Amino acid sequence: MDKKDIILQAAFIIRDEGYDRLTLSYLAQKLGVRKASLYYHFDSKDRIISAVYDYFEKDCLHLSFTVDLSQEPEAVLESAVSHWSDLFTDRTRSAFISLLQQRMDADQRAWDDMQSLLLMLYSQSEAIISNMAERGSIRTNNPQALSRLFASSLTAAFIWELEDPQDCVKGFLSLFSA
Amino acid sequence: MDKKDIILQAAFIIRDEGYDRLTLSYLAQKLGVRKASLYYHFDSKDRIISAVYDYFEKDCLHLSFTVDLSQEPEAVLESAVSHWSDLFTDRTRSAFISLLQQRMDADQRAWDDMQSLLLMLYSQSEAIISNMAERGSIRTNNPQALSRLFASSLTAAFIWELEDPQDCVKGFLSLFSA
Amino acid sequence: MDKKDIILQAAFIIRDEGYDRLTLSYLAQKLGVRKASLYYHFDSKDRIISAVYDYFEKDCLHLSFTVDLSQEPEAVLESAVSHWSDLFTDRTRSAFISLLQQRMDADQRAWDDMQSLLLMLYSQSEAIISNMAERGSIRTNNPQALSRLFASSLTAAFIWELEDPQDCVKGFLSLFSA
Amino acid sequence: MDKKDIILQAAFIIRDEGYDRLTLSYLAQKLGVRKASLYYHFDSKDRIISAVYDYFEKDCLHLSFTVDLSQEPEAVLESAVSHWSDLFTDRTRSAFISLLQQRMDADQRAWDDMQSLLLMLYSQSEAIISNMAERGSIRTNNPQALSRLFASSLTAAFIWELEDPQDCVKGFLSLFSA
DNA sequence: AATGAATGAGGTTTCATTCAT
DNA sequence: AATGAATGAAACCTCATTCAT
Repeated sequence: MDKKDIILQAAFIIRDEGYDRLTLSYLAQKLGVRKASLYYHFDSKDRIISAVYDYFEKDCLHLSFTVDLSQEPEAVLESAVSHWSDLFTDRTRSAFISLLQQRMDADQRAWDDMQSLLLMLYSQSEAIISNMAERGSIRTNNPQALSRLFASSLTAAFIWELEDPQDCVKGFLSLFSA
Repeated sequence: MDKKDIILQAAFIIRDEGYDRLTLSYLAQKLGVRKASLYYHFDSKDRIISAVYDYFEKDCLHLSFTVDLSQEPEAVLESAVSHWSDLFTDRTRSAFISLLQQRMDADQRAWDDMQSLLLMLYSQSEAIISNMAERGSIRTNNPQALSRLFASSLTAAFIWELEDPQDCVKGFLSLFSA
Repeated sequence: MDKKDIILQAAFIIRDEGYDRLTLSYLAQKLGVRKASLYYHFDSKDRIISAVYDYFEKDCLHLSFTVDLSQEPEAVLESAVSHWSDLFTDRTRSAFISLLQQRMDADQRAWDDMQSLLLMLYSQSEAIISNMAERGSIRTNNPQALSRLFASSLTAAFIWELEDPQDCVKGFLSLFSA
Repeated sequence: MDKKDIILQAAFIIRDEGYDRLTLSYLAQKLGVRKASLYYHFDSKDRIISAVYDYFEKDCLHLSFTVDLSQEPEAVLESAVSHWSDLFTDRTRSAFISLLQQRMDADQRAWDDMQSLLLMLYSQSEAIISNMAERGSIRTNNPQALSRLFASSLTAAFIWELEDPQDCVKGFLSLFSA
């Protein structure tokens, strides 16, 4: 067992059973060690939680996003969905998203990370959408506003699971593709 | 002090300081009574939390929504924003939204309520948008998809506060008004 | 059980078994209650220890000392010994002395209290001895120095128990009585 | 790092921060090694503490004391003070004194060592004082009682630091020198 | 000679709960 | 309607100790 195991297991518990279920005994039990062993690796529970943030901030807040913009609109947006998926449905990263949601109103850090994350997605969305607008793949007089619509509806689809993200993209295309 | 005071104070603590800060001592302290007094009103902490859900489910999940659809598009959407505001920025109701966000992944009930809430908003959005489409106030070939875009981006604006909801509506109008 | 019971029992444990044996479980056990009950009365172990200091500072650091100075030298010094006894061999106060000794090097507060206590005794000693010198009951050219000798040797006798305090006084008298 | 380093560092911690701060992690940290390393040198914490006693009992309980008794009274008593200083203000030995004080009421061994130590000082005091009395350097009818006064007041001056030991000796001389 | 890793026991503290008043 | 007092359970944390390396 190393620090990373602890960090990931902690994140999984938070996502799967809620932040309040993250107790050291339970975490230790899930890791197959005794409670006291955790203290060899971390000074306190707070440090574990900090480490979870540290780990995922590095992993999630600066995701590179490369898309071949010369593709068909469908393919470009598919890439975006697939990129979003890496964040929202990835086995480990989704735990971070859940943490942020649960703690957004209580921890400044979660709030800040949530803002950064959304900003990142919004700016990536803007890059794609304005390019598509320039190339005439989609018709719009206000690419920036459109990019926000795209980003927020896709994020909402992933987080609240009311819509299938794929359908969300299809709907988007049906509305705007030239 | 009556049940309602307890319910609201509990909800406020959850929103303002996080679900894990809702302890009976703290709740009692905020209410200016002693911990044991809470047991006169409720059998257990779980019952208090249940009562919070009960209270807000009644209050939030079936919000009537009456809009004068004969108005100008701007005015209609303004009404929608104002309706959304009654939910997301209302001093008390916003506590419920925060509860749902925090507990969505851990409590089935929070998840279910969140779905209901979003569904309600989506269907209200659809009612407005399709009417506007029929009346020719906005140009679109897929009013349902558009209504989802509208609903999700407005909800996102309220919950994540990345955009001002008013701006979000303006952007929407600039894209679609006839 | 009230605060005073806890304070005294804590002091007794410190004196009789050492500062490091003062654990909350042990303290509770001695008081015939459960560990958690202590937290109804005090916020933390530290507060209990503070309260011990508070209690004994009030009780021990400003002991009034009235002696009939018109008595024979023997009787005056006997009174002093009896006064010292109220401090050093009293069932409860002796616990404070032990606390100060044990913690003198580690706690500033214990050090300060020890200094105050000794100063009090020294000044009381000086009052007696200089009066006796004035009245010619004892022969000395330096009553202040003599009073310190008296105070320190008596204190030493009580604390280190190498000599019987009574004998200590007898020796003193044999040296100085006129 | 050898046994002696451990013993001395342990003693320093006890003196400077209190007996309860002597934990193996802290001791190891101060020594710049890891906790487990201590077990190469000692079987247990108790053995370390025993070794501290062993070390200082050898070093402190049989201090040789040679004074040139033919000197002037001032010089003889100066020698005594200087001898006392070797014990009470020596960088390492003072740690033992502190240990004894802190543990006197809790450890039989500390109590016994304290008694031995004081006895040693008292008997050395008696040797000096009676010699001085015989030689007529000081006037007294009860050299034994006087020697106790001297010993206890000097010890008190060193331990409780209420008086400067030098001043204590001067006072003594002013009272008794022929 | 030293240490990384783990652990049982026991420490302090918090929490929901009970109950007599 | 409220509360003072107590408590079992479980939380976080520390400690001395062990053991393979």
